Amino acid sequence: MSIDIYVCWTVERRPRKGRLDMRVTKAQAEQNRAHIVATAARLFRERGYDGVGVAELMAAAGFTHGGFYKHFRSKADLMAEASASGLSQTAARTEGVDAAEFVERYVSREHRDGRGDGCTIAALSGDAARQPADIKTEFAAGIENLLTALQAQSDTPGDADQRATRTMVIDMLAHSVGAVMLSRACPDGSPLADEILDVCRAEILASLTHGNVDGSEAGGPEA
Amino acid sequence: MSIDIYVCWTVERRPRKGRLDMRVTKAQAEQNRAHIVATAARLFRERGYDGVGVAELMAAAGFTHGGFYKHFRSKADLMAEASASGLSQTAARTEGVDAAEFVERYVSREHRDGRGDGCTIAALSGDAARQPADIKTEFAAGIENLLTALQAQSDTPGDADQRATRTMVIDMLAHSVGAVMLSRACPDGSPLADEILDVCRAEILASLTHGNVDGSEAGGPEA
DNA sequence: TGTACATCAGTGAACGCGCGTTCACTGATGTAC
DNA sequence: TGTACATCAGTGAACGCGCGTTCACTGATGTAC
Repeated sequence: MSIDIYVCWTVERRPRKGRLDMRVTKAQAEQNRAHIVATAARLFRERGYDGVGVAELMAAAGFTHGGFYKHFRSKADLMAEASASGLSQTAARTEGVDAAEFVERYVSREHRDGRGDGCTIAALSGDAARQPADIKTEFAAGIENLLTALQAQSDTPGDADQRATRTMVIDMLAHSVGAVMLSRACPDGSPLADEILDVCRAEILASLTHGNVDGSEAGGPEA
Repeated sequence: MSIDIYVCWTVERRPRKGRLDMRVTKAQAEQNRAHIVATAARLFRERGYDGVGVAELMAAAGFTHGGFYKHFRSKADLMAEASASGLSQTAARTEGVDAAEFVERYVSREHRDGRGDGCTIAALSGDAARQPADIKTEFAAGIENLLTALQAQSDTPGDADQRATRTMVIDMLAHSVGAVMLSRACPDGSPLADEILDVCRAEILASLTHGNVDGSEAGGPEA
């Protein structure tokens, strides 16, 4: 047993040295904020919500971590905003794209291998399932927007019953999302990963032309 | 500015008080290990790989965290083992289940709302996509086993070309996984969450009976 | 079969690290006069 | 239009906490004789 004696000068709080070029234009600040959101959307898609820290994220956007809370109340807030941003981007990109072209692009190696630049639904719906209501609400809104974009291209004008189109579009989206997610869960470059993608793409495209036009069994939800 | 003086007795290393009932039967230890793996599989499905810590996991299994490393080299090792365990459970449960019954069970509210007791693919393939090769390898093996189980029920005996069955089964699995994951990403109890599930279940079942029997467009992968 | 000793599953405190968050400070921008 | 001052985006050190992992220790089990 020994006796140690520590002597320490407690300074009130250490003085900070200054730096140049502070304060930024209001417009610039808004632009910076948008850039942080876009960077976060990409990083979250690549590594998941838990896979990216605030400091790393801010560094990737070209800032230090301290300023984060001048823009967002918390990381959770940014998660919701970045999700909304990513989801609306996917919907916007789909504007004017018909079902077949959507499937060709979505159920592809390029999409599967480019998670950061791809669809937020395929990249983060597994994570979203465990997140609080605000994020799930953003996902539901994002999915709904994407469905609307897809439906706009597939609706036969004059078709009084748009129910069938919505059914088709919902089913096609879930089918495509499942194909990409399943393929991504397999080792990179494994035969199964490619097989899933190729089989599903062909089957989804085939189902579009065959067209399950009768809505007999494809009834809506009970509600 | 003030001066603080700390005086502290540094003991070599504090003695530990003992505890009763240590050391356990070899068989008991093996059983404990299996219990930890099963507990981990469930918790990972519920909250994701990053959502469960070693200490919490061991506590849930009824142990203290220190013993963890008597069973596993690292958390990453357990992640792979728990994934394998969960995946093989799903394949085993599917033994003797035909495609229609599989879809009815899989694309259901019960499955969607019971992540911990459900399919590891639907719960963790989003996470698996970002994990190292060993976990992805387990997923590929698990998927392959599940495909085999499903194919065994759907193969027409005497059908020389089992290629079409495999195609159907791969497509059906991806379709079902996508439906559950998409539904889970929506707010709990939201109309869209239920609509996705109901629409997809009906469509998948319909596609089973309609049967895209011609394999013309549904060719295999290039390889 | 009985006895002496090594093994090792389990314990609980500790370690180092990185996380989300806070805070004092800076100084150009934005605003009030 | 010019001047004085408040605002606030951005900085970087610090905080507390929980994570994965390590370690000295325990004592019944398992084994060698």
